[in-house]
Amino acid sequence: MKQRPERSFISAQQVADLAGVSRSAVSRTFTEGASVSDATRKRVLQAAEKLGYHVNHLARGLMNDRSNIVCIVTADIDAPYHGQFIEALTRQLQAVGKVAMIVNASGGSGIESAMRLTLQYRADASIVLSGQPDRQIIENCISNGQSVIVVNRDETVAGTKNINVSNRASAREAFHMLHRVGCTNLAVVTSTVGTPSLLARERAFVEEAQRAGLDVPVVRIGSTSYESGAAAARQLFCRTSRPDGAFCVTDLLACGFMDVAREEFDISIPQELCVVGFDNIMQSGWAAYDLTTFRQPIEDIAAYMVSLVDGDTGDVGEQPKRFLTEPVWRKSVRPK
Amino acid sequence: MKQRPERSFISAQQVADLAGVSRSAVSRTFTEGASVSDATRKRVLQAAEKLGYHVNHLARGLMNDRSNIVCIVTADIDAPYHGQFIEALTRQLQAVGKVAMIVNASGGSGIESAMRLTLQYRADASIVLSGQPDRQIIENCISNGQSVIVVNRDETVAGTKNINVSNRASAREAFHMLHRVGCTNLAVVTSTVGTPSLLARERAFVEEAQRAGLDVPVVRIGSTSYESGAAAARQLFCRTSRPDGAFCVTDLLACGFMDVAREEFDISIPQELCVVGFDNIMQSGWAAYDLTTFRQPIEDIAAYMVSLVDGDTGDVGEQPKRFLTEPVWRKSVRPK
DNA sequence: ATGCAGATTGCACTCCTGTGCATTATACTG
DNA sequence: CAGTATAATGCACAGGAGTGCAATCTGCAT
Repeated sequence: MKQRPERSFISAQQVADLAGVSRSAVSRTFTEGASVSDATRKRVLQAAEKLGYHVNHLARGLMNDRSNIVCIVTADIDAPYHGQFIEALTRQLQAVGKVAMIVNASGGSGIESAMRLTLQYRADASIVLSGQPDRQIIENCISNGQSVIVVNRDETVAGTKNINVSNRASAREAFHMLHRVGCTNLAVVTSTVGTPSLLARERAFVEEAQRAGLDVPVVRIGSTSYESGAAAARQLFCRTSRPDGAFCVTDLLACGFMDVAREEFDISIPQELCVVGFDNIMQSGWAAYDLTTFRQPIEDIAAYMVSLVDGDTGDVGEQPKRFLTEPVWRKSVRPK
Repeated sequence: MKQRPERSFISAQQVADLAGVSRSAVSRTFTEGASVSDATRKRVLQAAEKLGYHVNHLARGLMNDRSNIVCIVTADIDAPYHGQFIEALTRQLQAVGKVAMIVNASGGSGIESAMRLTLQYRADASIVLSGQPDRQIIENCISNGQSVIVVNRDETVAGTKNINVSNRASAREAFHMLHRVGCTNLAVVTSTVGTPSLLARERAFVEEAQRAGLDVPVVRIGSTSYESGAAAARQLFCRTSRPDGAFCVTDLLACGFMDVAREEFDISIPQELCVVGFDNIMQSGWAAYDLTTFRQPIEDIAAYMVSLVDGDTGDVGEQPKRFLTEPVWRKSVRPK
């Protein structure tokens, strides 16, 4: 059992000693806008380079009550949509000198302990991508001075920054995409996890269909995954009246749905079946799917989130900020 | 511009005051195996609960030179393979009381500044999933007491923990999978980024083919992406002699390759073309691809990495630890 | 009631950095 | 050269938590 060498990291004191200056001088050298002469700065930098010194951000955060850590709380990190989101967030956070801590809310005790981690590491902000954190925990985070940023939650705790995408409008448009090209036997494919955004998409679609005099069955199966989409297809196409148009509330569902429709029921898309998805994940652009869907402006959303991290209230007060999704026309819906 | 409330986080002192004990008592209450009477522990916990106190892990890390932060350095976070890896790592790290910091090596100054971040946040370990960090930076990390864990790097700095998968053996097996079913006109699809693991797969396949008297062209295009695989297919199938078997060094490449072969050249898989991939990403199991490939034991690798984080030298000394990939038989290779 | 071992508790120091304040060095003006 | 404004420097403290050491308390046997 080897002992870890004690005090392994270089401290500012050691740099100061080597450079023959006070520790304050070292500190000021690495602090933006502090007063140091060029001569000493140079000697400090030289000594730091030689020893391999790096400012201890943990201690720095201790001082100014600002850790520059942002926690991203999420489940299903390996889902394409989340992956893209995390990529954009980490990249943009780093660009403004912050760093992302990923808190996996899937494992074990779930979101509750996830939010606890957020507090323990004194994150400046928590970005909750999935899961429904307890109201009380959120309040706890906010009262501790954290910015809490959530996506598409209905019930908002005072102080939470909420972000919406145009779920309802897009879902309505999805209906018209299908209706316009003559689909009359429609269906909605969704999961049993009642995320507000998924619910909104489902309901808006159904309502718009009813307004046009169409009754739309909703298939709710499992989690928001490829397999759920596949299972939904098996269920729908075993019925006597097969749908000729489907709105999958998520591209991932759509992939599973399309695959089973084609492979197991020999249905051709878009001739016999038109499909519309949501999110525009990478796979939707792949030739095997070529899925007509709605693009979420992930880069923009991430940019806005980053701007909220510093505790600005945002240009909209308590109102959730709205982002517009835009339709991406591909080949899973036949031309008119 | 609203001021952030000062001293927003609750400190142990405040809990101590409320509970009417010394700060030491609070500290001991939250420290494993410290001596506190049940009476005071209870009062402390009660006060902590009331105030919403959480131990400051940053300050704790300052004391015992152990932040419990592990940095995962990676590019292409949104690529399926990386996503799965990050999911497993974050989950398993959290299970042992550590936390993952994602350092995006794609953006801007790249891996160099990524590794700097690792040091600035005093991470206990750095796990480098992609990119080729400079030798000197790695040395810097190690001399600072970090565990540096890399995947499939040839040139190893003393002290680095290296992890290998059985690239060569699997690539050889890939050849025989194709050869056995009668493919004679083979090709290798890879990218221009000369990652050691990708190179190993490519070379082992080519060598094994030569041993059987076959000459195999290698197509090297762009990054390791869907688009590169697609481009490779366009290049290969425009030639006069079309391949009837292909080894894509990555499943993602294989997806693009298969899609273009089918959609643009009307080639049926596996009748006219057999394809073998590597990684076993989620999409390989999707019906549209049903790709025969090699599964990387991600959970096992992640578990081993987590065990290395604490600075144990591992059961193998400087030798890289080897993990075996296992073939996943699906339908992209025809039966014999 | 006394003695003693063991369990609790609090003091004070440590970790590393940022910063207000007082002090000293430098530059500039007349 | 004197006088003053300004820059540079160092001291000392703060911030939140862990821990060795000494002091106190508890319980038990005598």
